[in-house]
Amino acid sequence: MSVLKDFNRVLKEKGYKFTSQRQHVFEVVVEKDGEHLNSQEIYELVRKKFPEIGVATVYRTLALLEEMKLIYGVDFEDGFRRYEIVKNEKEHRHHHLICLECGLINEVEDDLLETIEEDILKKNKFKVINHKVKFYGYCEKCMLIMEKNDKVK
Amino acid sequence: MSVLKDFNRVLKEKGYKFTSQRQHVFEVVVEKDGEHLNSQEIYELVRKKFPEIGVATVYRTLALLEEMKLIYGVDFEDGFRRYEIVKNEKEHRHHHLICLECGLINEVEDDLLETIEEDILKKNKFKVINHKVKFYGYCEKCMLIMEKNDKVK
DNA sequence: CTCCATGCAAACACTTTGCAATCCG
DNA sequence: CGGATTGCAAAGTGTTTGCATGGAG
Repeated sequence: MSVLKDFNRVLKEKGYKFTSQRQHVFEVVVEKDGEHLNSQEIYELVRKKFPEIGVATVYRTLALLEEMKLIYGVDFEDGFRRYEIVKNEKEHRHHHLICLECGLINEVEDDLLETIEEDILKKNKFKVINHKVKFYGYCEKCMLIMEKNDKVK
Repeated sequence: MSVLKDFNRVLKEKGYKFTSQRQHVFEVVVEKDGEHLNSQEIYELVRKKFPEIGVATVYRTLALLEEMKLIYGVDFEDGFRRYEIVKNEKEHRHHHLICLECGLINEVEDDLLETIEEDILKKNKFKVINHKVKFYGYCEKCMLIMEKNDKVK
């Protein structure tokens, strides 16, 4: 698994130590990629494999991984910090679709924003480095349910 | 001030009572629009005019105002919930430019996202109702400072 | 053997809640 | 008057920190 090698390499590069705790935390985030786990969920999952681990270590490790640019945090305004793996610069910049009905979070490819970013540079003199885009609305399933309910009424 | 009348009207419509506390909280948010105040900052400002107010009331009022769609919350991932007034559907949907260097937050008009939202409906069968877009980068001032520093080095 | 990393519990910061007193309508 | 609203303090929540112990290099 090349991701794990990367992890080990970056760890050494930065002079950090390799520990089972760090490995387990990282592995859980890798395994559950796309599920947008929050710190508590990650803690619970790691605990299954490594029961001695403490919450503090999980928080510290997640901060470390984020600093190492191996993962990054997303905020869906539900009170939790959630994490995703950084795969590459292109993948990093995807959008999130958040269903207002069931809370489902999906990802979509990022595109078409380049023109907007060029406009911003020209009009606002602001150099965009990254962006976070969230679309709120209704997923297919919930839309169908809502249509059905409308008919009944 | 028509905004305040609106406030009073919506309050009555929903069967809520008019109180000085609510008025003061609302006034502060209106007066400081564009400053993206968080709950604590709002609490401090209201306290200057109305020292007896409690934190709980401020939180409860902000939640009420949000429910009444007079204000809405934004999250800049700094650990605080921040508030803006809702002026109208169009103004509501603006983007935020967040400077990675100095933390300055600016607003830009929202445009060009319609096409992306249409694409999302077609490709992902997801009906977009609202969106939140944040651009991270460098503001003019910080860009200039950074350029200068580069030259010195 | 030397620090860095960990586990634990206590501390934090922001927010919510329970409840008696208060005040709008 | 009666129920909604408030202030206060206590309780919650997610996260961070201090410190002695433990383990990687």
